Amino acid sequence: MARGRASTFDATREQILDQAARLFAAQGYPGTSMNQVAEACAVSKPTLYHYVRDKHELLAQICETHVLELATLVAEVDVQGQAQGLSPEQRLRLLITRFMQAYGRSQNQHRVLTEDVKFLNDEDQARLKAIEREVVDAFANAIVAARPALQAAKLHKPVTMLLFGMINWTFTWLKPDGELSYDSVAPMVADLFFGGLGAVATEAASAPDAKAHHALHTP
Amino acid sequence: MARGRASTFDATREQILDQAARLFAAQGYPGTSMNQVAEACAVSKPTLYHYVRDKHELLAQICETHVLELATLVAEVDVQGQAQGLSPEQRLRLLITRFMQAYGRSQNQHRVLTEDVKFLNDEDQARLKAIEREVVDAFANAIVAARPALQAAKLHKPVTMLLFGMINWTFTWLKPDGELSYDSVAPMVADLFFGGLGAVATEAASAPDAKAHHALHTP
DNA sequence: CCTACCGATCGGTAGG
DNA sequence: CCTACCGATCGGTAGG
Repeated sequence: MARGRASTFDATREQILDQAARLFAAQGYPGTSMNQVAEACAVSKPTLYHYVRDKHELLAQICETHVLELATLVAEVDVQGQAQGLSPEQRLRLLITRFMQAYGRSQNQHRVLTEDVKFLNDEDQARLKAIEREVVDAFANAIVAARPALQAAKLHKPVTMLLFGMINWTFTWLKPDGELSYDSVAPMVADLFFGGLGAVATEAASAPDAKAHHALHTP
Repeated sequence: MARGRASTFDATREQILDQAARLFAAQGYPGTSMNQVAEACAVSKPTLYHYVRDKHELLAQICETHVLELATLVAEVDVQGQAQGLSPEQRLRLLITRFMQAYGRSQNQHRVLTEDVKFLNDEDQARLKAIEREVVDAFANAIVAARPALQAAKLHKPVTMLLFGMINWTFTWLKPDGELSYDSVAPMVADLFFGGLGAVATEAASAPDAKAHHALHTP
């Protein structure tokens, strides 16, 4: 009996988090009222507060769950890459595909993570940023493994962020019910990126101090 | 005298719009109060309302000014491209450079345009979206001019959005006072993009129906 | 005495 | 240009 209730509690809580993510993604965190969240879940506000401590917990839980899912993805690809003996390029392609699929599944959560994380308190923000940094580092390492010359030219970090730009920005133009799917865009991103790395690396090789040269604002 | 007041009025109004853009970018539109805007401008709230009709007008003005600046940029590059006889690739490179420079100058405004445009009313939103679409189309046309094969493969639109992903996402990791400048990243974006287009176009040529194949979610 | 909720309202603050 | 407010709604919680 107690277990039955507990499982109902957890399932209800997950539905609430999902509705909150949808509303936060559409209206922003400060633009969404707890009344709206309660209404979307078809419960009264006191009932809503039975499942979550306060509004901040909603945001923290949504962001944490999503960022942990991304970190898990990275770990899984690591394991799979070792087990199947994938090449660095194959590993990065798998990473890109898995991330795009995750974004497709969790579009709302992803938008909340990118746009509303600033409304968390400093402690939660620091904790999640640390996990995000691990994820970004994993991509950067995969890129360096595939194209070691980039690290030598100190181009691996900006190039990593350009890759994240391509895949993260998709939430503004790829719609779950649209003509193009996340699965179809993933290989385009990978092809564009790997094709482009050659050009960037070539430029870096011919002008190894390109970054230092460009780093200062033109006077 | 009246003219003297008018010019002061306009200058004060611009400072207010700039402060508002800074606050909206940092806290979001619903998360920013008119009291905060007034305080940041060192004026009372009634004084603030002497320069702007309401909160909504602040947002609309910030977004419209910025998107019109981007549209102007496109027009200027068109003129310059014709006058100097630039190749399609040179024109697109110039477009990328000019946009990155504009983002560097107007980071707050750009963040507001991308994250808070949803809080405008339907009419303003439709008007600005139409201008945005013109800008995106100009990029798409420049890309097609440089690589006609992409249009045949119906890849020019997603590829255009991937390019926008790279340059738009920079506002999350490029800081005006950071180690890397917008000017130094612009050629990296262009090199990565043009290098990658070859790979995407090659894939498209070897499998012309790749998009149709990928367009449906895997069953 | 517990849980799971309801209708009503709390103290503060929003935009204006 | 300020103090002083309004109708409403905010996030959160009272009693039953």
